[in-house]
Amino acid sequence: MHATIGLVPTAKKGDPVNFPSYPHEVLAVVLSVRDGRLCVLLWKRARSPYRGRCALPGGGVEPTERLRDAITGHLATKVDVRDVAHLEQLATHSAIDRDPRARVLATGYLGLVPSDVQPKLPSDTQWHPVDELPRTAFDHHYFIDAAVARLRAKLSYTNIGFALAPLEFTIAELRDLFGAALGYELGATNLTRVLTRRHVIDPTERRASPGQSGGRPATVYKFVARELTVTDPFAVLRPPR
Amino acid sequence: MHATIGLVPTAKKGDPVNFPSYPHEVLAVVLSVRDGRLCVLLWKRARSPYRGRCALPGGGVEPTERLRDAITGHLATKVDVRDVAHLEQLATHSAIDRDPRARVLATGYLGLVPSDVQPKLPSDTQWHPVDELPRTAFDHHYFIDAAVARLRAKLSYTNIGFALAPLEFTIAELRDLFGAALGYELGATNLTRVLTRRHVIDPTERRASPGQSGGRPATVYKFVARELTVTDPFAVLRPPR
DNA sequence: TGATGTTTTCGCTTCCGAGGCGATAACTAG
DNA sequence: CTAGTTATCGCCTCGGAAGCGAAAACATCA
Repeated sequence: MHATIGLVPTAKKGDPVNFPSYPHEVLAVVLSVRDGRLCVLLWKRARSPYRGRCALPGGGVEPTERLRDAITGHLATKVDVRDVAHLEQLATHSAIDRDPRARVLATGYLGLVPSDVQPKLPSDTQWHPVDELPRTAFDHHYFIDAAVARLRAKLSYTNIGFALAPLEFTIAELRDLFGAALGYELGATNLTRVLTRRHVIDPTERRASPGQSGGRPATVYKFVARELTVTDPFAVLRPPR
Repeated sequence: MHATIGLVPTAKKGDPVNFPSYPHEVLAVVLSVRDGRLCVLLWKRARSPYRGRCALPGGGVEPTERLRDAITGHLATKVDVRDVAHLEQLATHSAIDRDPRARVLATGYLGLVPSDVQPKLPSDTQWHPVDELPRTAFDHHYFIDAAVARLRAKLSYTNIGFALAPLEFTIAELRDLFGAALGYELGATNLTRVLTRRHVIDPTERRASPGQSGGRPATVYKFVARELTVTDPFAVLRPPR
């Protein structure tokens, strides 16, 4: 069932070399807004178990790899790694029978792809809207739920939106993006003020060309930073200023 | 160095039974307020590597255990498990050389002990204030930093304080508790209103007996729930009501 | 019994960010 | 030049957080 290292005579009890070993896999919940909907990247299993069900991309961990390197490598077989603008660890699941073939520990990651990049996908891989998920294999839906919740929470107190948006965008585009990611519409006026006051986004000199029906051209904005930063040290019980 | 299962002829490539295996350990950052200071439970290593340095309690994972069960079991050798009022997973670290003896993956947990329970500690184990930490073994300080940050963040948007406080307490006691955990003083008046408006704490009928120098007897409060609940769905970009 | 000191608790106020609405700006198409 | 469309800004309200001082509720001591 599970692998165990043979006892080395010189090794002492409590030494990690005596700990039981387990196959470890990494899984990625890659999220992106496609056609105005928040989607997750899934591939269809061709073999048992869970044949025909959709699963998260991922795989094993090589001896020379850290978990983050491992998931980056596995993702490369599904999408161009440079398309992934943000990657963070979610949690590690360890249910005994989460994989019927063996006891496998699984560490999940959240990956985000900007809405303007169009990764070339293998034929077995597709974007699936998170509000119309097919039945998934194994315990993968837990990872997906956690990823969506994490993204939605962080949208309101970090600059994580940079990883969903193009390099440059208008407020209208950003509002649609946030609306899709959050799952509800939000007013345009407030979004600008909140994000600019916090120095999450900045206006540029450029103006967008008006749409087909005319109208005032919109200011083009950009995110100030493209690494994750926390903008607000939380709501209450703040330290004194 | 690391363990690998022998290839089973019938196993197919990509099957988890072919994934490399690694020893896996669980570690607990047990936090509690002792003498008005936020402390972490550490034990002093008697053997190399990192002999004499302080380390987090933890150990290997048995084949029949989930990670949570494993850390619960290991904690039992240090403190009474029933003293731990809250336990949640932090993150999994995977640096190749985080343990010089072998490649070990480590999953950290945050544990909280109420300030009024006095666990019997083994002779090698002690509470250490987090603002006066000794040098720790391995990468354990990363886990400690993450645990303290997690606790401090959740104090302001969840009811996680229930796991630090006695079953019943006065506002003054709670203020000292929160102050120690957060690392800065806070006014007494606001704490009450915020936590009662959110139905995190409730007043009881009982009154505390005044101290030696007299004074109005304080109302005794209690936490409404003793499981983790999120009280505020974050600061901004809230869904419409 | 009354005066004094101590601690808690409540009401009042200020402050600031979130959020909404309408007016105005800035363009296109005819 | 006019009508239509979209973006942006100013002004307002709302609600939670936080601070201060007065009042309440006890103790101790003369």
